[in-house]
Amino acid sequence: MSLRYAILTLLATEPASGYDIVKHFRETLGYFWNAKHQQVYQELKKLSEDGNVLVENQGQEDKPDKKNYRLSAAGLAELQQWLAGSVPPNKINDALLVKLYAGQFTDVANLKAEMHSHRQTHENTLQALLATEQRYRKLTPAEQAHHQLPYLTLRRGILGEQAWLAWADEVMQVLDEQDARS
Amino acid sequence: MSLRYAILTLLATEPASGYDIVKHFRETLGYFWNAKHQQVYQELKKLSEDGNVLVENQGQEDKPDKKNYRLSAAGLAELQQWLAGSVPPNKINDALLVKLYAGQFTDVANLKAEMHSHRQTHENTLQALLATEQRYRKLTPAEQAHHQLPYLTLRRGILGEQAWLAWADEVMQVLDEQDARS
DNA sequence: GTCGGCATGTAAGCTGTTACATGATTGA
DNA sequence: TCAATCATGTAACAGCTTACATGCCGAC
Repeated sequence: MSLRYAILTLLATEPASGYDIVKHFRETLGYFWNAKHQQVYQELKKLSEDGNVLVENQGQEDKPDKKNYRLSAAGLAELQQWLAGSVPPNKINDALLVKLYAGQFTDVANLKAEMHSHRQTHENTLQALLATEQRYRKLTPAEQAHHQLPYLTLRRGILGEQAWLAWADEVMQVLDEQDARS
Repeated sequence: MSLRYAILTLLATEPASGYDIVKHFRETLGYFWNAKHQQVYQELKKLSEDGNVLVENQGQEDKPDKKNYRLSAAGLAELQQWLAGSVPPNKINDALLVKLYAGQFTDVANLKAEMHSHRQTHENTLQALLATEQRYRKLTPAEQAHHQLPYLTLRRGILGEQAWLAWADEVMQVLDEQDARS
């Protein structure tokens, strides 16, 4: 149900098309929100029907037409109402941990390969987040102050990825030992 | 789709009822897997129809009857096949971060209260995980070796919660400053 | 006498994924 | 020529949540 509010939040900052929103999720906010385009388009349709966003068709040269969505007063009100309430703690379902937990029923080489591949992904994510942090640090104090809350969410991404990688080190060490023993 | 394999994994260690499995998720594995009883009962029904688990009705004195499920050979084979493949990296959708990101549209007191409440939850989780870790450390080396992989998943929970709390400290500091300025 | 634990389920609805569908432009 | 980017959508299905339903036992 929060996809709705994630979209309203983005539109509160600036108008955007469904495509833009998906891109945002994929490229810059992926460390805390993800959604496929099909879901975003559906949600925008609903938001539009409910009067929370306003649409404007934009013809473009050399590119497909796009629909530009922006927040309505009602939309901002709904966002603020959601913000006033509390959100439940996140539900965690981590298939990789299920796999490790069941590790005795497969071979160590398989677990190592899987950890290696996941580590690569997390390493890439961390590097991207650190690069974003560097760009933030080069802003003027006034600009930094303006983006302070989004920056805090970025910090969550960074600390989270670093913790993941530190854990992966522990795991790889244990798996290497198990490998050596056999 | 991994709920199926989370259940098979639990049943690979020892037979259990749907109720037992839900309890496991709630009490000991909640830091990496969660499911409601309705979902677990449905999945057990499917697993049973597919021949991956075997059921035995157990009448009990002073307690409701229970169905005892255990893994079949086919069930173990399916689990092992799943383990042989790779699992996709986790999708993250964190409503709390959406809220922080949109923090400029609400007041700081609200954000502080929300952070405080979430911190409490994470603090409790961490304490429970650390207690479990202490119990693990008191086992004999042989016992420790036997539970080494599940222990690694526990470490993930601990490192993850510690990172969350360290992040919360950063956030609270910023929010306090913002509060003082206003 | 009311609440929590034990123990199982059905049904409706919402959320999210996968598959299918179209079509132009640009770069390797 | 093949893939990627831009840009939007429908339809079917799988996964998960919420509501409803039952009933006994023990503790406070």
